[in-house]
Amino acid sequence: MPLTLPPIPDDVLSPPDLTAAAAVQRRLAAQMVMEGPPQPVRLLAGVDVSAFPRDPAGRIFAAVVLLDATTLQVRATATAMRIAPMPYVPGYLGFREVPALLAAFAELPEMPDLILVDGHGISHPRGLGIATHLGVLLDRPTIGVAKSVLVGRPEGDLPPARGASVPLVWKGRTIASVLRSKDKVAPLYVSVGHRVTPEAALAHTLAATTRYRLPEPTRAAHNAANAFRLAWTAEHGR
DNA sequence: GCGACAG
DNA sequence: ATCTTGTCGC
Repeated sequence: MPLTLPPIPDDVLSPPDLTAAAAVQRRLAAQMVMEGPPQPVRLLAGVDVSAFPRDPAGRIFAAVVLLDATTLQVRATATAMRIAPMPYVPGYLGFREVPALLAAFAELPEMPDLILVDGHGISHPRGLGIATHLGVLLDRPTIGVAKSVLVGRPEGDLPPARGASVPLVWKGRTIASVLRSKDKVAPLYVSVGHRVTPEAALAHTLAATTRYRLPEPTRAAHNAANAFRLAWTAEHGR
């Protein structure tokens, strides 16, 4: 019944140190494909994780929510808990969250056509933000939807109206779009994750956004991950 | 060497 | 990331 996912090598899931982790990132980044989804997008997915602030156990509670791409209605939700293989270090977020996210994906009834991830895609020091990291391992289309900048700076002034966007530039290259997803609120940073074009990433993100700053897929996943963490804690302990 | 630094 | 009351602007 559950999905069968590609096998992932141990050193990719849990590298021994940051030097090895960076090497894994460069290798996976070389596999990123920036071409649009082959078939039409009917099923969207949003993913996110929740965790306790200074949890000594390093527990990561992940959620994947499936939504109808047209109505944005939730069709299914899957969750999973895993222990993070390393502490949070800017630039290495994927190693903390991907294992739990993959476990949650394995519980889904079907694979989505496009996945929105809470975090950056290629707008990362080594081109492997969590959205690209997850997308390459699953070899599925992903988009990075971050709430703040990791690297780069907006080019020009961003108009206050929903839908407005300017490039996020780093080292002379455009690595993401700074998108005003809602009138007069802080922008989102939308980047290519895997198997999607920059234009499609921006269009799909805006199309999936209604009355809130965050697009529905990511918003629903955030709520689901948080609810899962609280429920898990209530049933088990600590 | 110093500052920056997704979630 | 999470915690949390009040407060500000539309």
